[in-house]
Amino acid sequence: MCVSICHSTIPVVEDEDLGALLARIMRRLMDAEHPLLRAHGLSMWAYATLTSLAEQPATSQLALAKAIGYDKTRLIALLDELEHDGLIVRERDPADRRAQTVRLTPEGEARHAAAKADIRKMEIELLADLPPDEQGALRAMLTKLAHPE
Amino acid sequence: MCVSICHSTIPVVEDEDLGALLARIMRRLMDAEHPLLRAHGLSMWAYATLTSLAEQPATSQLALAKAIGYDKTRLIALLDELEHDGLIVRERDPADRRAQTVRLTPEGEARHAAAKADIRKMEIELLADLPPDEQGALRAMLTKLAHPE
DNA sequence: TATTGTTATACTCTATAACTATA
DNA sequence: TATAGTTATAGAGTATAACAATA
Repeated sequence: MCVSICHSTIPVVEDEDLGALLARIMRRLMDAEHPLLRAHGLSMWAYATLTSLAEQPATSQLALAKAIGYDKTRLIALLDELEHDGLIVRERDPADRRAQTVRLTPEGEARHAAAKADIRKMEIELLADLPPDEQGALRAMLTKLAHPE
Repeated sequence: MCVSICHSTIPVVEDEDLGALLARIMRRLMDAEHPLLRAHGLSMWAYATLTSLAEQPATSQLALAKAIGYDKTRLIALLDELEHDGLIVRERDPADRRAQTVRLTPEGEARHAAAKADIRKMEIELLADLPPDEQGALRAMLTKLAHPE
């Protein structure tokens, strides 16, 4: 869209779609985050998995897949790797022998904590474009939108 | 992470990573947006393309690819479709006959406007989880983060 | 019969390199 | 030589269905 002012035609930038804004920010964030995770030998989904398990062990792989919004069939190969690397442990649930519980090993906890520390530092730099009081407000708003009742 | 309070152990939910929050919101947004776009016969990238062209015609396909953050090789098939559907026009630049300019047709403008109207309505519903004064603040903050100087 | 974990398969998306025509 | 557009191909990511073990 353009508008004529003082005999010249200049482009007017309208409000962007929410999706466009978030996509831009996500790309910035991912571009900064990928090398950090790579340095810790983790993929994005591996980190998401460790994060979920750090907060709460999984009662089954299916529950874990749902918790992080990942496909249960793809989770298998991912857990295979994490188990092979000694970051997680899978154990049959005695109560329901179909299910496997998943939890972090001490190495898994340490790896997650180390990666998270680096990511938090990066986030602080990224948010430095905003005044300090807005940073907390933003986090609160995003949390509300991410977890609708 | 857990903490013991009054002889019981309850999980403590720490602040989520910014990436996790944004990913959740993005998924919500995309889940709502996909059916709307499909109703208008547009893919996500097709909509992004129309949005960019609605604001400003492209001096070349390469410039368009960069503007929307899409791969120039994949853009070609997308533009082929949009052109076939009569939504855009490609024209050789007389000044540089290697380049092709890209602009919307009237049909393209109409299709974009119709899709955008639906998407804006959806965004308003999604943001209704926030008090009105926070909605504007959020948009301002996201715009700042999406366009760093 | 339904569910968990698993495997296999097909499909889409994405990244890379190479080719042409213009500059 | 460098750039815009294009094509082809290989790789990663994703979705679907089917199977064995257990409930």
